[in-house]
Amino acid sequence: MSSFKGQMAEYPTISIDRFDRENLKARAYFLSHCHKDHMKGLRAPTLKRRLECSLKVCLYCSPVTKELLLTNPKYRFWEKRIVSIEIETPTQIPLVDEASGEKEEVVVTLLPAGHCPGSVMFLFQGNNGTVLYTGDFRLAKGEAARIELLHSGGRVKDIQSVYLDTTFCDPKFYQIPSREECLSGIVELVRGWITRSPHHVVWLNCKAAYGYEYLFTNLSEEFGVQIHVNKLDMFRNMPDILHHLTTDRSTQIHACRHPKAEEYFHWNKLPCGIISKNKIPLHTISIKPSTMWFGERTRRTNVIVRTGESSYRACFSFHSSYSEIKDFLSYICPVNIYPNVIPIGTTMDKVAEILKPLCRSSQSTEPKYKPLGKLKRARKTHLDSEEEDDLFDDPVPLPRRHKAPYQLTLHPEVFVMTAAQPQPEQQRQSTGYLKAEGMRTSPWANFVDCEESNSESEEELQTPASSQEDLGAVTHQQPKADVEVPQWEVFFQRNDEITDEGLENPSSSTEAGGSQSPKLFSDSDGESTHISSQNSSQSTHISEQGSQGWDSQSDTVLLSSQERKSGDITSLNKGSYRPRIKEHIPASQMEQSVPCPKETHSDLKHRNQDVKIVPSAGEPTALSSGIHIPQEKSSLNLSTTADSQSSSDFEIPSTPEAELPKGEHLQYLYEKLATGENIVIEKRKSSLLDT
DNA sequence: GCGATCAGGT
DNA sequence: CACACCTGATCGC
Repeated sequence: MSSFKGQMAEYPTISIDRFDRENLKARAYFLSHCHKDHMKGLRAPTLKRRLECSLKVCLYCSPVTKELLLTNPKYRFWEKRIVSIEIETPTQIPLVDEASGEKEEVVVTLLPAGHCPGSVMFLFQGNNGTVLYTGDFRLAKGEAARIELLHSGGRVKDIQSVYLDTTFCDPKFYQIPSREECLSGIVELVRGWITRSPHHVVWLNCKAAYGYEYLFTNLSEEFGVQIHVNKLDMFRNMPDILHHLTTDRSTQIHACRHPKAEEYFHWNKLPCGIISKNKIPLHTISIKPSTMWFGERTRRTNVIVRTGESSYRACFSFHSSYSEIKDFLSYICPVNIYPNVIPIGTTMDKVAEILKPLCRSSQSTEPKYKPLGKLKRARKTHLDSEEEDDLFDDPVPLPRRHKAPYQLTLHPEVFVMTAAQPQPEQQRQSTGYLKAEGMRTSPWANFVDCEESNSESEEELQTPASSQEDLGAVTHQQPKADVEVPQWEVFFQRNDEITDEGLENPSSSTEAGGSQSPKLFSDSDGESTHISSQNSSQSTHISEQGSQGWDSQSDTVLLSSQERKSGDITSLNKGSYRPRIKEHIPASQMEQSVPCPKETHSDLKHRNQDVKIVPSAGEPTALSSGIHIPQEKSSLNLSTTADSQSSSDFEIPSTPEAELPKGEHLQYLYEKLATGENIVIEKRKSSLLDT
């Protein structure tokens, strides 16, 4: 849940995702996505009144968010004041004080956030520096490197502050299986059930919120069956989603809801009320997407857990895991990080401790926003170049880690990823956040090495860090003993232990009752079991997990999609995705892009990138004319100060000679990249520099 | 009657 | 187990 108050230190005249209190005075509003906890005050009478008195104040969001928002009658009054901004299109926004006439401008760029349909991060560039508000996001490792507009001149932009989704910024969520893994686990579970007979149906026990659409679309695509939902009119203009949904209850996959759904389910009734088809009773299983639940597990990660005779939990996350957050931050390397979410049970200080090591160290360019001022880097030797090395060591931060993500661009599968349609960018949005990361290694396999390196550093921590963050901003200051200490052994087990398939004892744990659940097989140590669903061609791996208070009588089973055939990835990418990256960054450029942006030249100069200009506020008419970005043609070049490297920033032709790693080398890279380890560096140097 | 807040639920 | 809601009770306007 967002705890963000709405304003950023650098640009206090704009409000994001909060519309109450201080935010009532904002010169412009931004909405990152359509979840209620980011819409506080958005329909309050006070704001409505202000809107009526103002000629210029507008709400900016993605086209999909606009669509979803306006589908709700409660927000209709915004209609003439919502300006949708195309994804990845730098757009100039006028910030006018209507009383004084004072005017400022800021350029905003919407970057896909991968959280739910329409969700975006906002990158702001203006006189007070470049800042990134992530909203809620889920980006896989390495994805930041593929976001063109986070770059400039072949390297990551100089970002002053990041306002970060810290929902799972906790080592207990160190690793969350990728979207693809979670999805394929669900796909196989569903397949094993609905192929039994037309009367076998699945109920996806989803919460009332946007974000499950990619699950629906992929299941629908996979089985050629539409998903039953209560409502779908909000998707009327998003065919890529709409076509996979139905309000016809006679389908085998349901995601409908009802206040008494759980009770219904107990009586074998679906939330939509049906219990049979053609007089024949239905056999139903429920699958409940969960994240926190898995975060609480004490054993290694798994994708599907059986919690009852006919009930399953499926790992599913809208938010980046701890390691994904770390990867993201270490790539963009901001000076300041402000957490947007302080989960209960934790405190600002705790989150701050975790984030601190991920801030850029160094001389700040904006002391004003750096509560801690300059920091000395007293480097502990024991921290040496393990995990966080480059984050601490270099006086001039030179996060060589950054190379790792770039390296990803050499990964063959990256090319496969995301291709969205240019057109209905609603779809692009809605499905575009599903991207294949391309890592084939099983999550745990990647960490074997690490077990050693981290073994000792279990709990220590808490260097008496000066806790003084003004706004909760965290600035890098001292080599924080990483609070991050993941408990490796808890999350990962040795490869062999897990992948081995041969030793299951077919102890049929068949369940009684009319519902035939997949058969279970426990393996010897009782720690790990295998499940094989009748029709599933693919052997799915499972492991047992302590039943922590779940249906005691039921088997607790975990499935983890062990192998994802490349086909899986492909299927994920059905739909229309837009290539996230058109060309690769030549090795030569990678070289220079590697170093953490020094505060040399600011990004204030927007190079030659096109910047759209939003008609200076005050033309609501134009805005409401149906053209979202009326100023369309007027794409101007802000960069009067454009420097040389400009326009071609992202049009660098691919480097054919940038050879793709193969064989063992590739395997090596997979493992290292997947862990975010820096080992890659050396490799990279040798392999890339010599090109 | 509405909104804000809180408790309780999934 | 606060992921993102929903319902219902209470209180103030």
